[in-house]
Amino acid sequence: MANRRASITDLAKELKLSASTISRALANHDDVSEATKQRVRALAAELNYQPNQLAAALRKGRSNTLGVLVPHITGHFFPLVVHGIATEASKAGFNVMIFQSNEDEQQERKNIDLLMNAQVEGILVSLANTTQHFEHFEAVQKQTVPLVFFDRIIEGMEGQKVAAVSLDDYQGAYEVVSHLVEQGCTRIAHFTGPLHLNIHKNRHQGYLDALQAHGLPVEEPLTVFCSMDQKGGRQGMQKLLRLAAPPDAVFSSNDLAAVGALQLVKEKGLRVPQDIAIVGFSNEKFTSLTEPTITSVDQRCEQMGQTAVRLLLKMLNATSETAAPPQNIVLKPKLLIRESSSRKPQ
Amino acid sequence: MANRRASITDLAKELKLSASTISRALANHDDVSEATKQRVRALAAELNYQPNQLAAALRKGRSNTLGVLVPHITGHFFPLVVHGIATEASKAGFNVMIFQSNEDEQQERKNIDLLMNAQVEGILVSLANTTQHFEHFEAVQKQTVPLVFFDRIIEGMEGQKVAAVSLDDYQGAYEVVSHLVEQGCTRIAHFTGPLHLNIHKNRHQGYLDALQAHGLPVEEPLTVFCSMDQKGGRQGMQKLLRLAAPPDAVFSSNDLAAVGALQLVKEKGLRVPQDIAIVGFSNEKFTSLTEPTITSVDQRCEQMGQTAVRLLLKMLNATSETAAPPQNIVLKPKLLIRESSSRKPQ
DNA sequence: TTGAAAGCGCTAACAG
DNA sequence: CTGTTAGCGCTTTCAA
Repeated sequence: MANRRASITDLAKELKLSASTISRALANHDDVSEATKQRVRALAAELNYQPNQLAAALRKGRSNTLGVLVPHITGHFFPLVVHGIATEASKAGFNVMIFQSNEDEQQERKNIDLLMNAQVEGILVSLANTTQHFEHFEAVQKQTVPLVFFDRIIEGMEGQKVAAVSLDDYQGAYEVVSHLVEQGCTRIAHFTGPLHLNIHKNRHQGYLDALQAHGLPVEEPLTVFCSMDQKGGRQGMQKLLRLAAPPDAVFSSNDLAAVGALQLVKEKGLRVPQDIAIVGFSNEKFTSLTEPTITSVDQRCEQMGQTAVRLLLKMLNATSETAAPPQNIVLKPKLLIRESSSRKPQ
Repeated sequence: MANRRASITDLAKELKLSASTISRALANHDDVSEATKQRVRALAAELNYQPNQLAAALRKGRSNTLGVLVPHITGHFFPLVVHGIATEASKAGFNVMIFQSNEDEQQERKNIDLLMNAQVEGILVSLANTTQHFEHFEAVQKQTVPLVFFDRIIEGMEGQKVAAVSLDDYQGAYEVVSHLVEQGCTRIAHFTGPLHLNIHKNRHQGYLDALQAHGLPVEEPLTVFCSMDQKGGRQGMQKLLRLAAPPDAVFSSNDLAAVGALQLVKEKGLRVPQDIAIVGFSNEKFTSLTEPTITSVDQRCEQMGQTAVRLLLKMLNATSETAAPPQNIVLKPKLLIRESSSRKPQ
């Protein structure tokens, strides 16, 4: 037999009190006698009373829920960020509702609508890589629902500033190149994906600037556009080895292409890092399991999620007076030096 | 200036219609004239009307939301399952709310309460590994909220059957051993974690039964209890190599320990798979990036999520008459044969 | 085809 | 300290 869930009204009838008193007792208001509170709590426990958050949210105009919209929950990066988000939101007493855009702008729009319908109090978004229009986000802001972008962010949303948390890809790339120079490398190549994606663009720029800063010439053939997976890495490496003057180091914009390059180099009978040093980006699990282990850059995934939530909560608590202009937080990456780039003894 | 969100009442006033008509028009009821519908839709679009799902849910008693409770959203397995869940739920028009128990029974209880408060229509759970008591789940069932366990399931909840989706670990292990026998291995060792966890227990049993089925003796020292990470795998391997009669194959209950074993074997100058074949479990990304690549068992992560949601929806649609006894779905694992166990040419 | 009225469960004035 | 009243926004009888 289906136990209908006990409501405040049920408790009220049972105890011959009013609904408001029950509500106050459960909320532990000062103006309810301790005796009454006891009775209410006892009965609530006995009937296994569960407050209906929907009703409370409707009444209070606060859903206690945050929305998350990511391209997908697969791979290395997003699960970790989502983990960071969920953990931090929980700490603050918020529920988390999750949607995936599947890298599709249409789904992104639809999911934003769903989140708004669900009356979430704030939204954390990482853009689909196909997104070109941003009206759906402007609509969110018009409704004064705080919005924080992370990782894949809008550079300038119709001139308006938006809150965002991202990684300093430029800095990460710069450090990689500096490290390689320190290890004695002088001809450093770079694997990159399409430069219209900000991650690749910024890493590429960091690469170029670091070369110049260290007085190394920038040679166009050393920047290789390849598909950023294992196979692409192999192909990129093949191209580099065929050059008249092959490089003595490769900095790949991700780890998968780095591992592809590593494999090819080894097959050709060359040594890593002595003949060619290799560095990846993202610090995926497997970088410490290959032979040699691969130097990479940690993206602070969980910290990014945590930071994004904190920023959102800050915006949520700000009144229109205390409201500061939208913050753009840039996290520092961490270079993890492993065997694939360690030419000199520590 | 904060645009208050447009409500049905607002539309009603504007169009000099009643709220009920607006509601019906937006729901595309037959008994509203096409002309009226047009007018309503036009204004709704103009004012960027967003239905308040909270209010609708409260009124209808249906939140359109599913709850997910996992130990955590990290590692290889759970993110993929969650991805499967989120994708399938979206297809069916459900929102997904996610919580993590962090492997802690207390948090699990608390999160179940939160999900119930949020009035989710069904819950998908994978148990925390510390969970010993199940009253919190019985409470859910009493409230007739459908509950589906996945991966980490309750074997028998106070005698009651519960709906569950899991992987046939026994079968996976059995296939691994059969494959190793086929490759000519005769002394097959096994790395396992604590046997009170069903994944390890079932894999271990599959290992034992397969040995017997192939007429191989079961030797106790060949079952090694070790911490199921890289370091544990190395230690386990060390122990095995010290045996008077070391094994010619190791089946590890996970991939990380397998990679540890692999590394140690290579360091000792032994060849994989010729001297010692190695097989893992889970089909983590890195198993195809090591040298040699590691044979492993795919756990059908996304399919598990998808299946769990479908089962839940089926339960949700069942009336008390059509209700069947709780289903226990067991997915078939898939053995992926790679270099670390391929002694014979294909 | 439309409207009036009631209520989902909760909370927050306001009153006593 | 407790009760009365009203209403969050929506849907659904019932009546016109």
